[in-house]
Amino acid sequence: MFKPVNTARAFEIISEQIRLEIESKRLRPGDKLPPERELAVQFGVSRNAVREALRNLESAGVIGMQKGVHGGAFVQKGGYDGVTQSIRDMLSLGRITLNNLTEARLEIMGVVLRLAAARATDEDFNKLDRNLEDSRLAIVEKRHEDQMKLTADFYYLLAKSTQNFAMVLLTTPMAEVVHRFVTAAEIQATESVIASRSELLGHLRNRDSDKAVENMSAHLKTVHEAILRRFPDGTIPVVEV
Amino acid sequence: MFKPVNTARAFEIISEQIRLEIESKRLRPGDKLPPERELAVQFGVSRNAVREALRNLESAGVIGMQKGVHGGAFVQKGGYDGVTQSIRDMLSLGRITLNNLTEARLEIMGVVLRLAAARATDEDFNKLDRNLEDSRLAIVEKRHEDQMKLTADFYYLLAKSTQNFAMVLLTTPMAEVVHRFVTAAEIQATESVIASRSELLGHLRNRDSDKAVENMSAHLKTVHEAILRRFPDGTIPVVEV
Amino acid sequence: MFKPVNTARAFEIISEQIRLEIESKRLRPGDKLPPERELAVQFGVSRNAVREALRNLESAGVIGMQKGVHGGAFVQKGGYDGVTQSIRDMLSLGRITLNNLTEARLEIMGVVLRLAAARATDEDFNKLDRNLEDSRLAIVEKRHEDQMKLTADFYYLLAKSTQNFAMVLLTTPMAEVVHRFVTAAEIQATESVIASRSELLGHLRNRDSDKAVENMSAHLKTVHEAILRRFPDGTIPVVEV
Amino acid sequence: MFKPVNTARAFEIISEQIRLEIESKRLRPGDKLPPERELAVQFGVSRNAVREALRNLESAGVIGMQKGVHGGAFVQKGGYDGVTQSIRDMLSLGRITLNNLTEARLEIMGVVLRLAAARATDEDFNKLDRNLEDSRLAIVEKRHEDQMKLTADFYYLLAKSTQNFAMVLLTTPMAEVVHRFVTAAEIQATESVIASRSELLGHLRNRDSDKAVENMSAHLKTVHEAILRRFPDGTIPVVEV
DNA sequence: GTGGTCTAGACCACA
DNA sequence: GTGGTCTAGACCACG
Repeated sequence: MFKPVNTARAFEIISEQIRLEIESKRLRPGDKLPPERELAVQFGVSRNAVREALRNLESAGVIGMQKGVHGGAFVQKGGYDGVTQSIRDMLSLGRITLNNLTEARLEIMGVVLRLAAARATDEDFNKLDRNLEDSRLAIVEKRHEDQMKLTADFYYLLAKSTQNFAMVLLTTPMAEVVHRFVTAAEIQATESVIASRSELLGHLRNRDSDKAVENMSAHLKTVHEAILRRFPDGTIPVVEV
Repeated sequence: MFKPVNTARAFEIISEQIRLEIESKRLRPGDKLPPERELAVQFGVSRNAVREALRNLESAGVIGMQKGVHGGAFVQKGGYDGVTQSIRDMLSLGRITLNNLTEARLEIMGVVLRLAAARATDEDFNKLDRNLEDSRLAIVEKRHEDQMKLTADFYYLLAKSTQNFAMVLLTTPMAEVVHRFVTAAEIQATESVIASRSELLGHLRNRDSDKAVENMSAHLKTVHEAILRRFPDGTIPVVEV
Repeated sequence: MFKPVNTARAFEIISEQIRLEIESKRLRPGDKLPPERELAVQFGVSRNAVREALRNLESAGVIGMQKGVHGGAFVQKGGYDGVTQSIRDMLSLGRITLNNLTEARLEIMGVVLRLAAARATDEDFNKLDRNLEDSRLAIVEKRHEDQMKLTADFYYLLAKSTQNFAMVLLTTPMAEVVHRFVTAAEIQATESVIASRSELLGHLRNRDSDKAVENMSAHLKTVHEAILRRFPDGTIPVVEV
Repeated sequence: MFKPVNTARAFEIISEQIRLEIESKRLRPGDKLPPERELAVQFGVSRNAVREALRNLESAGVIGMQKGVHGGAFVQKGGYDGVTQSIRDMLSLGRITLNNLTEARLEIMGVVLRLAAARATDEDFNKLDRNLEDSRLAIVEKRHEDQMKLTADFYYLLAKSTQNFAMVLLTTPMAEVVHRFVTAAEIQATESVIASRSELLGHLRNRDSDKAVENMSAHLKTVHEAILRRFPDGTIPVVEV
């Protein structure tokens, strides 16, 4: 008959209220929240409670903290870091395996490629072309770090060309988590990777999603196997500090 | 020549260290972390810094806090709350729309159903059957809240029958977010919904994924349109408190 | 289980990075660091943080700052000022006494003289001869300040003739600190000092380290006692400004 | 005729004034300096200038900064970190080599052992005994980090038993810098090292400095050669971050 | 609630 | 132009 009393903690009420302000568009991306001290007064709580609430929102990627004179808490435009972190945690906790992740990625990239083949605009293709060119340069100039970033961008641009940011939200985090394995395994892309991607783009331009899916499946499987050769049990050994 | 410096804050280092302990399996789901006060001593920081770190991990669903004598911070087995929260935030921030979400859900449920059709076990089907029966009862007895919970479970069980928890991680949060709209729009399931789901299960049992996808697509579109009739702009008006 | 966290400050990371550049020989003595404003951009921090880092390196003697258009921060070739300052501070803080210092100096000068007796080259002896001659002139012409400088040089040249700069690093600072006492006590060298040093050089030229040590011990003890007559408690009274 | 104008910078004047306060014993180890904000007012300068001065004193080990309510700048009792840093920098800058350092260390440890043989008290020996025992345990239990710390302590205790802290100031830093090489070369002490040190203590107890020196020379040479086998050019390769 | 840390932008003196 | 100095305001951390 009675519902459980929800002894909400101060920081939960505060972060929920701020989230509501954002949901109601009274706070928009780029807006600055009042200083911590002022929020504490407004909410009638200690600064600590405010800080914990802000920490919560920050770790969710809803706000970002800046130091300095023009600093403060700013509403972000939102990103997929929360999803990435969730997937990492599920791997850590053993709830999913690298095999699970690769399978899911394969399947969902199929969806992405079909949507992209149907909808990608010229601008999307141009951005992807530029990415490939930059990536090729990074490979020949052995700028590994830049190259990694560009590979991540490639999958981001692909997902974005579906014109549905929800697809970005679901696929980019998977790419990023797998990317951590690639980095740890010290797998380095070669120019053949660029050739393969270029071919994939060709299929997309021809609106031939089947061939595109085939191409990507082959690539993702290759990467997966390379990771497993290095980490046979699908986990990155933790380095002691 | 010089790389940008990143002055890590105390709570970031702490939460990262705890995450590493989990990744290395030295901390496993169900384990209890030392009391905050002791953590503060071990890390050589104030209790506040520890609290902010724990807050971070809690909001990510990695740990759960219990009050009381036998309370403390316990490592969770991990869930999809982080993803749900991310999707909600993206909607709030206007980064994705309800249309985006429904489309993504439609497509990815297609993947889920194909995998489920191929792999679902008898146990999976039994659980789904039981869910349908419970749901039917909840409808006739007008226990709306229970019914909502059971609908959520239905999609969870479907995703789980792919035998790949990564699929659960990606689809259940979408179902939950849409579910918030259904609740807000005061859309109530009828027995016809049960009939439709029953039909879907039949297709799955026959390993006929195409018909299953067709069935689900029709249902999800119906729900989507019902929501839009109530909230034409695809957002839930915020109620002032 | 958990290690203490050490939240590095921005300037610490920056000065460490610059030190690494030097250690790796990518920055060499004489090289000019980028302007403060540019460093701030490269490191992604404020100019203040950069300045605190440069201050750190400057007080360690690793870099030197020049004002003006062609100014900037230049990598130094390194010196023993840091050691001198340390010894001064230890005296100020009462961690060591003048007696401690004199004893250590006596003992270690023994080591220096033995090494010098074995290894000093003709060039070393020539420089020492010239130093003595200059010193003698400064005494008769009552150029006290020059004379002080030349005395410091004498000990520097002695240490250097061991062909081991580490010996310079350890002994010259002690000489300089004692020298401060000599100056404060207004003890002025006489020509007899020159005679004694000349004798010492003779012993070294004969590779007779025992006699050289004996000679120096006698001299250092004399100086020590002269200082104690003036400052019986072994400290220089601080003059109010 | 005219001396160069000394355009003293604000922070130099400030740090010099604070050093004078310490030299005059008006500020003693453990005392707390006024808050930065107040110092800025007292000196009539900006907080920036004060911070640069404090940074200077901090890097010299004269003061230490504490965070928090009861935090601030505290006068330290003084240490040898400044000397250690100087020696490291001289190595980085190529002014001295590992060979130089080892030779100097060999010679000066000879002085230390002679003084220690003459003056070490029972308490000194007891501490050294305890150190050996702890060290032995750390070796068998493979607590490498603790073992390193204990080795550093061993040399510190030896130098301290000369009853002359100036000897500590000169020798411990050399031991610490060499220790960095030992760590980098991953040289791990064995129980035979403990046996050798035990023997050395025996000689000291018998006041037989010659045998003690012989023992230590052999050990230091062994370590030196082990380092050179790993780093033939006497430098630790810098790891890219 | 105190105190350290960091920031952005400004003006000055110098070479 | 480059270092030297200054200001005001915000976060970070402590007890």
